[in-house]
Amino acid sequence: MATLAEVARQAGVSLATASRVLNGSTRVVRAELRDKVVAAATELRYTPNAHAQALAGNHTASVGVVLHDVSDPYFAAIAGGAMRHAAEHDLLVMMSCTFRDPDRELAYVRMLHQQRAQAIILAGSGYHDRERTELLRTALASYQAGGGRVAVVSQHRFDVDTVLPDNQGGARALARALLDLGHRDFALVTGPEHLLTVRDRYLGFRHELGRAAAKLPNHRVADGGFTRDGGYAAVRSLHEAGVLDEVTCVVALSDVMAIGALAALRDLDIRVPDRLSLAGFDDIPTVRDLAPPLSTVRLPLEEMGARALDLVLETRGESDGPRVVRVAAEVVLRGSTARLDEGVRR
Amino acid sequence: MATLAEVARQAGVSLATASRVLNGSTRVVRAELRDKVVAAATELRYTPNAHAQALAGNHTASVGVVLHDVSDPYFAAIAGGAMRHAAEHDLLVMMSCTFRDPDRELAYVRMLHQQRAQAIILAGSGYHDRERTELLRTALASYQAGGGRVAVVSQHRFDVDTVLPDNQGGARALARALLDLGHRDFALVTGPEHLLTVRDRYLGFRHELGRAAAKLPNHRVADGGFTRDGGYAAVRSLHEAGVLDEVTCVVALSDVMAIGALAALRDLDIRVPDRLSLAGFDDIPTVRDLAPPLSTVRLPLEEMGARALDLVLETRGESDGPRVVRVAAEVVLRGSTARLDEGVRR
DNA sequence: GTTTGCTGGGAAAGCGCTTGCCGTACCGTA
DNA sequence: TACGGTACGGCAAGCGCTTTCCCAGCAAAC
Repeated sequence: MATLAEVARQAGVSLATASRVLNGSTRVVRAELRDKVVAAATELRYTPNAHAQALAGNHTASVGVVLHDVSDPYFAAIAGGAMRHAAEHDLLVMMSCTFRDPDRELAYVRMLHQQRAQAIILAGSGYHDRERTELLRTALASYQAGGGRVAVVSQHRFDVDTVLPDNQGGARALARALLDLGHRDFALVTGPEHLLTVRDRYLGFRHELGRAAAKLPNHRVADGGFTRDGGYAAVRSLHEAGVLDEVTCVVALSDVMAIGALAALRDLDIRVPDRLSLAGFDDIPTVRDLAPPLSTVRLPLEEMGARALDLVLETRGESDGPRVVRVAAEVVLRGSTARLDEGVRR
Repeated sequence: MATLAEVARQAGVSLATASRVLNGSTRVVRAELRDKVVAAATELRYTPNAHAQALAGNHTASVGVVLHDVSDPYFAAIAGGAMRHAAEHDLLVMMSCTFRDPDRELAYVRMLHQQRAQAIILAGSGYHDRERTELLRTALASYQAGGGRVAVVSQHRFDVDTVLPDNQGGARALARALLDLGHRDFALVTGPEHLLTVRDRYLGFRHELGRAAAKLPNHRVADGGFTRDGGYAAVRSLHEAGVLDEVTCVVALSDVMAIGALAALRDLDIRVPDRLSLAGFDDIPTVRDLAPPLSTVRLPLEEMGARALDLVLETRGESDGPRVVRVAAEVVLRGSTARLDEGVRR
């Protein structure tokens, strides 16, 4: 592994000159020497040591992205947006998956701090757990104290730049749309309530139902993991409790869960939307290809990732508080929800 | 940003002692001093500088994963497998997306080299392009010369450790299974032919058809991008060319394309599998939830990612040549393919 | 001819950490 | 009492690079 010193020696110049030639400096170097250095570097297959550069120059071109799980299309889309954007800025992205383990999340944040990453983007964390949150807050604060930039996607626990989808508003709009279709009796497939996203959507949905005096008694709410299988299991349990016979519409608080829900309904021979309507949330890419295509609430996931990166890259006045980019959610009605005319019900 | 030196001073010990306390060394330090150091570190919010550590100690705990696009479920699954495995080994993963741009791929490999990443995993590259391949080969060789480890997933252009799914075998098995169902007339939805994965699958499929004297004339082969929309467009063009009326089964060379194909068929009001059977390849998680659930060839994607990491982590004798982990592909027949009985055809 | 101003090269001081080596204190043993 | 052995601190030499500062050389100005 050739070093700069070796290159300099072989080119017959000083370390300083070699450095100036090989790594964009403002200083001009005479063409003759420049060529010699380049030739030597090529011959020796010189590859700069990024660690040494970081140490000496005090800067890195890497940002960290911490998210739940790349295999989850929701996060994959966000990450994809961030990465595509990062590529344009010549940034190296370090990505880590927490698999919803707060300890791992904390560990990764510390790791990125140690790496002196330029910025950290947190997506889809948001546990509603006093103690862990506090620990993470501390870790982030000390990272920021050292000059690091932080942005979070889809949560609002921290005083940092945030990309905030309108989960409540989206859920309310979805409720309204479903009410407009004539539905009054809903079952809800929800995720772990300590996830802020779940809470917001739940609250929004319930709130709007309340305004319309539609019911959502607790026994019609089933929760499971925030996963496909969680959605599947939740629908099974709703069925076993006889709830599916009482309602005309099932709402899942994420598309991933809705996919599981749809599978369960299919296995139960319950036709969607003829017998039951079904809606999800997020509009991940695959759901438009389900049969029937899923009604859902669209979030511009890729863009959210990109915007988070923007937040973190923009230089900004120290004085300003944390900024919040609000992202609108839009109801998309597709084939999985039907208008509830007289007589159609059951 | 506190440094080790400051911690040492505050604790009243030498730099060496502080280092030994804070970063796992074999050397023992008396409990009294140890406590002082820990206290000082805590108070000063000391966070070790990973770059300095890397420089001084000559080791890093990071590996690079270079793949096409996280948003593509195929790669997301592979990446997910690798990340989950990496987490167990306390590794930091740097992930980059090439978006199928060979230049970007090359750039990332060089970047990871500069970062002195412990290992690089390349997934889903595999362009069939003489010149780019050569460039990449050179970059990888020089990385390896510096002690880096390399593994690739699903290709075989380089003399490096490889996780190799049996694309040809899988395609042959799929052909056999479809022939067994009675199909003789196929249309093929394929991807860019410079992708090795595409070629292997194509060759395997065509080979097996040939053995059974079934036809696959060129006009029944449509290609598009290796994407959902590519699959959609390909089926549209097959339809416009009247091909869909000649065949009983459409095979897409990846599930992602099959999803697009299915959508196109639905838009064309062509029932699957009643009128046409459809099969894909990969068995990405979502396809079992399509309607009808997609017949496909299963690849253990998560495991492939994990195995690649294993390859790269295992210490091995210098003498051994590159190792190849072969991964079996297994046909999974689901609802999208039907037996072709007499009379069912068209 | 002397001074001034500029260009471009080099010496060397770090950046924050690890670790080989040496030194000291203290133990047990003969 | 003397001596070898062990435990544990500290000194200092790097790791590979950037960058400040200094200096030589030369052209232009006086």
